Amino acid sequence: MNTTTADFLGTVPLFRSLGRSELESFAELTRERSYPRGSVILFENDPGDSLFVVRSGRVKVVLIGEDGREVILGVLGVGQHFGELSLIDEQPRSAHVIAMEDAGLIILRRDDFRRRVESSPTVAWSLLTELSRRLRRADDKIGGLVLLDVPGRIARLLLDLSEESGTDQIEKSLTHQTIAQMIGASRETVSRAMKEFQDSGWISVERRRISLADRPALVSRAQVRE
Amino acid sequence: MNTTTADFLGTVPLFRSLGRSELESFAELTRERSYPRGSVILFENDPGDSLFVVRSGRVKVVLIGEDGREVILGVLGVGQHFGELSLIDEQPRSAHVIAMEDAGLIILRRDDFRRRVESSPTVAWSLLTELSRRLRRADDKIGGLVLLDVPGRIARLLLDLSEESGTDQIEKSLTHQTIAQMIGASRETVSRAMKEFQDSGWISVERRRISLADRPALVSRAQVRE
DNA sequence: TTATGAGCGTGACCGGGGTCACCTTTCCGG
DNA sequence: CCGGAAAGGTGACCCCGGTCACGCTCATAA
Repeated sequence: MNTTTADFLGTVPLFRSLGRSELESFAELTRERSYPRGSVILFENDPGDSLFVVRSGRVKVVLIGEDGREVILGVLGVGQHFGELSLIDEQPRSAHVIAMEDAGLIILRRDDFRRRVESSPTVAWSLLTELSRRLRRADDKIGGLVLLDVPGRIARLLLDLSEESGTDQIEKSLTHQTIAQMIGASRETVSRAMKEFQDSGWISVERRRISLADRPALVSRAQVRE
Repeated sequence: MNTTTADFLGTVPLFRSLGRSELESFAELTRERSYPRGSVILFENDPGDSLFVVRSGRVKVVLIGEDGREVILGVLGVGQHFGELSLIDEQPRSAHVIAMEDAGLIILRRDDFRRRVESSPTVAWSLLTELSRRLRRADDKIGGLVLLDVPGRIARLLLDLSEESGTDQIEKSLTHQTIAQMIGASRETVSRAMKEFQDSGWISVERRRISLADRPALVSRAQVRE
């Protein structure tokens, strides 16, 4: 049981540098919980003192306005982690995290994690790398929100997703609603833009999968132009 | 000369944990350059292998669209640093940095900085803390862009700025143009909104200084409501 | 099978805010 | 102290995209 947890942790980029025995002793310090689809794993403004690693399922990181509108800051899949910010700077959690599907999470308490980071420079460095990546993405997103119109933002999102999947197929358990919340737009506008893209032959959509048929077109659409 | 550099570095949060002698030997590895107002310190997509610390003046971190529109991701003053992302993840620079006024910068080369980080856990931790802070801000900004209208975003910006200055005065070498680029709006709209705020008695503006007269009103304006 | 609810497609409407055009005021360098 | 540039104010216009209101299409459960 715990040995498989250790195995799993070894596949997580953050801990990839750790050796077998380190992983095993580290896995000992771990709790594991599962959350049904839709449940809130973590509330904005909670004090927050643990790090979560997604072992199965997917979760979304969201901001929620008083009026109920949701902004999706990110979607995390297996092997990705969240909750490190509060753990690093001891500030309250900055967003909600909600299970998009039934999800299994590995939970590490602050002190254990902190010790791990402080004692292994390579783990610290991986963490720095990960935060850098996120910061770049966030800045990109800000740029996109200001400089691009809705179709442009969608194009950029699709390119991003296909990049992280490696192919130009996107496994779409992505509803238009979800896309809309990821790029700051309304569901209706996303619908219309996606139809545009299909009609132009830039993408094709078969049940649960989006294929990028004309990458260059999308790339250029994702560009700011006058 | 270099001793004052060492002194200065000691006041920078990132290096605050270093001792006197460490600072001095560290300062040896440093170059120093000054940039006239308006000059580009660093281009997006440059390979980038140095860290910069602002010793005097102010710089802005900006994205620039093909059409020339600028988005200001941040304004950095004395004691703040930039360029660490490329150092950490070896990716190209993600934005331009431009001197808003004549500025003096201390420059550290990658290897020296990296060694410093790897050899002092406290420096690594400060860096993590700083990146966390920025990530939170970036996420906040994304939320604001999606959920708030222009006056709301301005209110939030003003509150932010006053917070980091400690008082409810903001030394404004901030033009409306600059504000506009920080919140993703046009100069004209900012003008109108600022006038609104003054007419409502929420802020008052005397030559180069903005005072927040009615904090609560601004706070509520900076809130998403239905 | 049918019911039921989530997801999608589309038209009508309209408002926030961008753009353009111009004017006035403030700021500085010489 | 003056002349030009930068900053700020304001009106007119109009378009992107949000909102509302339906209708349609699938999935899954009973």
